[in-house]
Amino acid sequence: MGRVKVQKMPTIRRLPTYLYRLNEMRKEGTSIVATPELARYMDIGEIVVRKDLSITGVTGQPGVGYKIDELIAAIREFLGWNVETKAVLVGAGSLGSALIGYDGFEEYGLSIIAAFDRDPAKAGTVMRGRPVIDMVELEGFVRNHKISMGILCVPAAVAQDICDIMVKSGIRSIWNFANVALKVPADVIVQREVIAGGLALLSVKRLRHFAETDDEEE
Amino acid sequence: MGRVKVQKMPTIRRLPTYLYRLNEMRKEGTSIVATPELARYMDIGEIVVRKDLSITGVTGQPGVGYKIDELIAAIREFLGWNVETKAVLVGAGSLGSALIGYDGFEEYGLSIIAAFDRDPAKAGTVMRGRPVIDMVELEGFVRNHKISMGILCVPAAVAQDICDIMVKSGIRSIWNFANVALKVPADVIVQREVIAGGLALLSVKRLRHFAETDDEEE
DNA sequence: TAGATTGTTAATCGATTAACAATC
DNA sequence: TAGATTGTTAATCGATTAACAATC
Repeated sequence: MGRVKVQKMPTIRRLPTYLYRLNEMRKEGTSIVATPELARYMDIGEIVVRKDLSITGVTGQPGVGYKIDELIAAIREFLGWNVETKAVLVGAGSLGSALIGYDGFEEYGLSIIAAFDRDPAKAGTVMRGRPVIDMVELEGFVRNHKISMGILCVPAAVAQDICDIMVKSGIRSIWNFANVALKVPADVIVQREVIAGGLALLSVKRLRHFAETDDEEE
Repeated sequence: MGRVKVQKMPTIRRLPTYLYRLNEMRKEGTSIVATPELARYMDIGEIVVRKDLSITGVTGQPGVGYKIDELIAAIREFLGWNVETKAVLVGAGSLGSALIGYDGFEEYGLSIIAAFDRDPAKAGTVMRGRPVIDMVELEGFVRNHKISMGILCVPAAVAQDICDIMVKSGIRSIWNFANVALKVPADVIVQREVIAGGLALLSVKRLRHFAETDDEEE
């Protein structure tokens, strides 16, 4: 099922946030950054930041910090974001629209070149600068443009069908925002996003927090 | 900064997915489920599933499985989702629209009762059945309706300002989809969603996977 | 009774944190 | 030289996995 074990998941998840902040700082004209500053920004410990950054192989200057340019380049290379990845997005609803309009992706080496939708009324339109194409064209388009990544934003009920078409067309990694566990061959990688997971975390934090507050009041 | 340490994060993140699947099964008329089936669905090990479920306190029947009704009730209670939480959403763009339209939230005890936007043209309209209100009304609305949760879907540049208004109005937990680290008082909890984190994970999996495939070809 | 599954206890593994020498 | 920060090594902690007795 394309299950690839990845270590240091928490670190990898944080890398885009470092990258985002480092890009901001570069725009502001800063060229050096030290861990205490990043730690404050990320709201995590300094040691965590240093361990995180060490995964990229960059070395900083003791007493000074890290070169921002080096860090940016190293993070992008570590994630493979220095090479452009072409992707198609399927499901031109509001979530699809939000994703296609997120311009940070360009910075992350992700280029969403077209959106697909089942609705004939949407086909032929332009969404945030990208063409919306009828679903029947998906397979041919992916083959012709040698697309390797698919972003799935369709309702759960049709997700597996669309997934099958993607796989058949040659797509090898799928970013899945539909609420289903997709079945794919072993050489296809799926990353499933479950936004409710974040809500669950927030809910538990609230409960713990209220419990603590109650304790203090006793 | 409202940092609450939460253990068993991976388990908590998975709970909504169990809940979703269990609800599906209940609708299909099933009343008992065993770990092997859930493990296949989640694409994780059986032992993981059992450990995950044990956090809720439910006990299954050896040789048989768990009662689906019991599991659903226990997960909802563990997450505090058996009690309705009223929330407002700020930023009626495409992401906001996607979130407000997600009907799964009702099942999760989350009731988004209104959306707010700076754009006067949007104020007075209805989005997916919820009123869109001008931002200036936010503080009064939150106070009047005793809203405790805010969902932040505004551009990064204005996120801190909106966050400040939320906090001032009495909101105590914020689900933050803006790409910034919010500064909040100690008694306010923030859950930040970084979708690019998932993309980073997918990217690394791809790199590892390709590396493995190359090895095999040698 | 046989087969299946639960749930506990122990063992392994990895991630986080602490301490500190090395460096600018 | 003094102050600050890096990066390594060791210690702690928690999560994952394995083994297996208990139960239906």
